[in-house]
Amino acid sequence: MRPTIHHESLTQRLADSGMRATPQREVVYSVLLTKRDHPTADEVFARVKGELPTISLATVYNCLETLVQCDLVRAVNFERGPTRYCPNLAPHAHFHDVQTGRTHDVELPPGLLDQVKSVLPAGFDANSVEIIFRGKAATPTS
Amino acid sequence: MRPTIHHESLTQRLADSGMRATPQREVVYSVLLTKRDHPTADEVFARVKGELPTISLATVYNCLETLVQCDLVRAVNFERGPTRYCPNLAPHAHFHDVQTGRTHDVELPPGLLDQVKSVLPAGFDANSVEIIFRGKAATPTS
DNA sequence: GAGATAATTAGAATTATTCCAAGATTTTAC
DNA sequence: GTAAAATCTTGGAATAATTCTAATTATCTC
Ligand SMILES: [Mn+2]
Ligand SMILES: [Mn+2]
Ligand SMILES: [Zn+2]
Ligand SMILES: [Zn+2]
Repeated sequence: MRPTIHHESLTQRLADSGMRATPQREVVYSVLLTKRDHPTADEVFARVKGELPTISLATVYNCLETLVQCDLVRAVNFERGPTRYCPNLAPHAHFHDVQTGRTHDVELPPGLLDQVKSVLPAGFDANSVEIIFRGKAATPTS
Repeated sequence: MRPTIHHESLTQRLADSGMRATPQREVVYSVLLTKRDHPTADEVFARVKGELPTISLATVYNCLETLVQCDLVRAVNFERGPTRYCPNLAPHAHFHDVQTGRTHDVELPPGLLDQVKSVLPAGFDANSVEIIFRGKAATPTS
């Protein structure tokens, strides 16, 4: 089942930015919410085609861009790899597993980002802080 | 004057990795040390041509890659922009000024990176932490 | 100095993304 | 309700940064 819960908030956010809710935007967003593994645009494209077989890759890029601008999704970059997309709106860092290529969310204790920001010298006004870890993650005992 | 001081350490580092010191590698490195504004490969190319007019862009990419592998230079990425190169070996963060496009080094108090690493859950073993600020930097009173 | 090894080079290829212009859909105005 | 306006989607072309390839040049070993 598609999470209809989010339909309302998506429509609202889009409207706030003067944009329309479309089936393409809804399915792209729903795909991100359903499997939160930080997919690339290509991966989103493949997943969305399950529901909308005629969608184009250009539209997937457009939808992702729109969702990012509405602050419903974060774009995440590792080196020069393809951009990945994350619907987790809580402040968090990313752990890039160099063995598997997988990306993990790392919850941050409240205040940590401010603490990090506090190392900035006078005159530097940051409106975002990004923290990226790179290393090996133990395979969860399954 | 080219900083000859570093010639020795460059040659040594290259030798440690089984590579040779070449005029191209030396000038690329010297260009990075001389103006530490986090130039892109294209910008390095333009600067190096002053001393080695016949160098190719491919060689600049090769040299930069080599310097990064020898741990003499860090590659820095902001979103999907072109990779920038930084010869500052001290642990530091980067501040990306969205107005000017300029990149500033932010020195980090000792222990901060470890403190940030300590938020990682068990099983996550990070061998690098990257911190990127984005915002506006006050123009230094000149 | 000959042969082996490593590095540089020009240009082609690659990859992710953006641009474009045309057509489809939705909204607004009457 | 329809026509015009605005917004979206689409396929394909274009772009930008980087990597690859194969040939040449330079360096090192003997
Ligand atoms: Mn990316
Ligand atoms: Mn980059
Ligand atoms: Zn995330
Ligand atoms: Zn730096």
